[in-house]
Amino acid sequence: MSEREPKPKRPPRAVDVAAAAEVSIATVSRVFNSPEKVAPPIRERVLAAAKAMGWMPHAAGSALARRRSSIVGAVIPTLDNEVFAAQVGAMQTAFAERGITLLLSCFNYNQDQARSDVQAMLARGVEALAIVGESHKPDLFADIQARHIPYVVTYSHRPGSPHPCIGFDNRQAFRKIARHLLDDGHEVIGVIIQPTTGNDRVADRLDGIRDALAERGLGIRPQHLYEGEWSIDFGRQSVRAMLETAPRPTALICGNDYLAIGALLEARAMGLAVPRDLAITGFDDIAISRQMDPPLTTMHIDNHEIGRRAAAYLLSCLQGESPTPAPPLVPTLVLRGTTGALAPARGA
Amino acid sequence: MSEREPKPKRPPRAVDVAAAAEVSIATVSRVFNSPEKVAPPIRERVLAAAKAMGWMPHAAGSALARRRSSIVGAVIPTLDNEVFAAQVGAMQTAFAERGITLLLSCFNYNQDQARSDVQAMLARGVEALAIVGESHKPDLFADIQARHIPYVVTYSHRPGSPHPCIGFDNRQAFRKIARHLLDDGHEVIGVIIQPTTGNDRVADRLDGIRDALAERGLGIRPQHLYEGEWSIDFGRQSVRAMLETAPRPTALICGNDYLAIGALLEARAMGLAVPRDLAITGFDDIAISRQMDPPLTTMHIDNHEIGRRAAAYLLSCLQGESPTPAPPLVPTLVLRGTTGALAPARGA
DNA sequence: TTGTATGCGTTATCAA
DNA sequence: TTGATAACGCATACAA
Repeated sequence: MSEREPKPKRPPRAVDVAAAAEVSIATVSRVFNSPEKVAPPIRERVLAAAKAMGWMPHAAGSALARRRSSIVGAVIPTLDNEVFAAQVGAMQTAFAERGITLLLSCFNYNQDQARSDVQAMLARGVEALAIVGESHKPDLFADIQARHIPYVVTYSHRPGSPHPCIGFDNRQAFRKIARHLLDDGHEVIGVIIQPTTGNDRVADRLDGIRDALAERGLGIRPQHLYEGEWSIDFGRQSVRAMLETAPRPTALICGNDYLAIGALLEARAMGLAVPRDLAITGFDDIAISRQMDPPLTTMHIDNHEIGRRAAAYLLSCLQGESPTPAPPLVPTLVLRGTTGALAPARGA
Repeated sequence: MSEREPKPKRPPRAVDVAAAAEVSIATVSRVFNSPEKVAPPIRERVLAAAKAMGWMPHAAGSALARRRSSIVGAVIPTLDNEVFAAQVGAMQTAFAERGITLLLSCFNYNQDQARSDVQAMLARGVEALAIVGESHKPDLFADIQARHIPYVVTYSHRPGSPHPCIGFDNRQAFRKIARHLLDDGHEVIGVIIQPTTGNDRVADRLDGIRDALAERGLGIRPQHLYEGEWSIDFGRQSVRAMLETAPRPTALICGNDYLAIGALLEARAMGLAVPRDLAITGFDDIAISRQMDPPLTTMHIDNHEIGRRAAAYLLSCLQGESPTPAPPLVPTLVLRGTTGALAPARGA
């Protein structure tokens, strides 16, 4: 068979470009990695040859020789929650600006899945890892640390955490929400929240609520605590069931905006006036929340900022620096229409 | 210096595992790639050694030798739209089941960005590519085809497209919406839609509306066409401005649900009864749409299904098959509360 | 069934 | 400033 087919099926390699430009393969490599080290005329020749044959450095070979993959991984629960989608989007953008590509994995709130996702990413040679939350199997973090690659936990920032975190203090945030409601005069407060098992962020939120209530000698009555999937529907069901209990709560703290929106919609459908008959709070401030009627009182989290900060932190680590992870973000309470001072007790 | 440090900083390689298990490196490789070809006792020994030192095949080396990266790329406009987030999430899951990892890139509706995203992915050696829409720079597809890797265009399915598509016919879908409104008795129909320039999907949608109107000898009046970013706010502004024109539209077709939700909220805020004073339609059927008051009439697209199908198609190609891309999906018109037959003309 | 040896495409070291 | 060449970590044809 002929040595040189006119149409080589296989993609061109650096040697081909080198031959075409009549230079050595080393020069080709230099043109793409440290162009200042090669004389301009030669540089142009190589560039032209490369463009003509559509060549670009092959990542696998490059990664092998350079011992750097230029890939980082993001491990999140799901893209179906706007909150994580925003984080990932921001990270991707920030990394892309630095020539780093993002590997994505969704573990669907399954700890085993998260573990194997991380392993798969490590095998792919990710240079850094961002992972949502810190309630994972201990092996997961051990695996990461064994590889000596930088990582960050996002969307959470527990005081005293052994991990670098880019997030906020979930417990404190919910303490603040609960205190606000208490200051508004509420004493019977219901809670609709995501499953706490295996989810540190959510467990912290519930603890924060309990903290604030305890400060006033109050607690969450069992019949006022609903725990389940974060969905509008679960918010609806829960509020309907809860309002049949006695005493009826006058305020409702929801674990996120989806739950709160469900609660709000159902409460209104039941003919209740919000916030007069029932005050409602959410968490995250997703896009639709301010559009509700009345607009949802919630806590605003800047998830794009979390993504950007996580990327900046990891990027800094990759440059050999040892950045101290920034202090926690402080979510801001956005008081809108679903809360307000409780009217003085009627009757009595 | 000593040959065997107790704490080797650098991660273990196949040779290390081979030494520990007292086999050759080839056997180690076989255990992980074609386990049936190695005797069970030896297999166990190798597995144990690998687990003990936390070894797993290094992707770059593997990719180089195997000439396969086991990476595919997804190129989408943005994760901030639930529609694309769902597609990516579903693809990621489907690929993960087959040991393939997903590289993600968001081009933010910028054609140049899309082009360079694709190039970056090709350089990374992606084995396949999924990309949203087909109105990209021609070079983009040329680059992909030059690499001879399989690809699909998602979220769009133009008849006669030169590309394999997993999506639906945008033009036909909007024709159907418009016809429905016409059948309901509307004759003055407004449109709020995303920017059409550089976006085939949106341009098709507008054409579909025009088709249906033309069939009845009607058209879109210039003062009834608002084109801008897909946001709730743009929906609000547009409807407010449009309702000051004469004749006032009795129905509004929106390019997606975000725009429609904005229109609905603003119309109600202005004291209009929906659908009596103004009928409104959306597109995509995002999660919140059915929760609106009244619930939004829209077209349902199963974006998880699009993601799954795209993954299945690419997976099939990677196995050497030549699947015919499935026929277009057919979006279903979901009639909810924001449309209804127009009351017979008052007065006259 | 297992081992040996070569190739994969690039980068980096060193010498010219 | 440029070129020759040895890694980089793994998979696979081929030999045993």
